[in-house]
Amino acid sequence: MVNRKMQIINTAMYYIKKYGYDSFSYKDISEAVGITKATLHHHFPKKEDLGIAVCEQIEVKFKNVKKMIDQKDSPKEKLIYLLENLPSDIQEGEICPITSMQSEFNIIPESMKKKVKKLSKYENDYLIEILDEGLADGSFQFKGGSKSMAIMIVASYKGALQYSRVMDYDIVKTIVEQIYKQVINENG
Amino acid sequence: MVNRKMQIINTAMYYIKKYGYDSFSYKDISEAVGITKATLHHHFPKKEDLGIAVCEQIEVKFKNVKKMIDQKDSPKEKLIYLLENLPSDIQEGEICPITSMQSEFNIIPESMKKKVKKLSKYENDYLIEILDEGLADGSFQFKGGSKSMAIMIVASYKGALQYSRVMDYDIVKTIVEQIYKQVINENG
DNA sequence: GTCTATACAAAGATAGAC
DNA sequence: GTCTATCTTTGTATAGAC
Repeated sequence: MVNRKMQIINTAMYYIKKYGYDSFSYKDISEAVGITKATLHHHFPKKEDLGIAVCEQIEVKFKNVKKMIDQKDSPKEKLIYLLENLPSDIQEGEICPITSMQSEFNIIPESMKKKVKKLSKYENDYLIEILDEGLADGSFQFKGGSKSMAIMIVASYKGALQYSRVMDYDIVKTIVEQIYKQVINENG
Repeated sequence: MVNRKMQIINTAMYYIKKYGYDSFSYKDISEAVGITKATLHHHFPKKEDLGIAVCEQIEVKFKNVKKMIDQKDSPKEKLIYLLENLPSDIQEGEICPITSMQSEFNIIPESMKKKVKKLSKYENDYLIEILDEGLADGSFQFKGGSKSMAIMIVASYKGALQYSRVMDYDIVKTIVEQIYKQVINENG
């Protein structure tokens, strides 16, 4: 038991990706971790506290991905790395945790709404940066502005993760390839 | 009280779009409709029955939209009509009911999963048809196949509805315009 | 079709001991 | 930090009367 708090957060993250914030219970988490509900309440008095901790963990992970990307040389490499690491640890049958909380936006507590808003803007703004960079050096080419294209990429990518749960073929792969086709300048 | 069953289904539809299947209760519905929980159980013995009825209602609505679209002459008109009526009655703060149930895919009953799968394929397949038609007559032009483009359009559109709950500007409008730019052949 | 009453389980949360 | 025990509220569901 190196870090129980982290263990709990990671378990909650898994449940949010797989079932959603409203659909997991302290019983679920406590059983998965191997402690009682009371102990769980000791670490995170209210479910809202655990929800916020998960949001903060997403932010940490995103910043780590960003750090890696900033080291890449070309916008093209950055875009590819982002699309392959946005899903960080999204497994079969799971969706992006941010998407999950967006879906539940009307039922999560106000404190979590703020976090979800912030995270949603983060990832979108960062993609705009990358797209602008690629337009500037000629490696990207697409119709519409970077702002529109960024939101289309993020929305379609997250949407694909959701669709992939119900469709039979690999939609995420299809979407990623389609994104590259829309954005990367083959003559650049 | 013309048709109580319909009234209940419509109320449940609203709750699914706004809060999700797992997050509304029979108490919510009964109070909104103005009957007791017991009466609600008389009409729909189990929550699952109500969920299935909502799915079937979505199918009816989709088929009505399809009927209208089939009367349109050009693929361009069809696409525009679809993108403006897919949201049928999705109000501020709501998301597509199919998207909502996709998000909750791991917690809805098996019978509902089947319906959600069917509905997801329906709308996607229909969009592929329209895109193919537009490619054939030259009014559409885009990179990648109709299958890839269709899933990108649907995923980005549904994703935009979700994002619009947390972003400050009108993302849906932005996405729709971006879709037209990606698909419609300006020289066609 | 609608009601009151009730059963039963699950959820979030707390008190207090070790 | 973890436990047992307990509380309160909510959610789904049923029985039986009108």
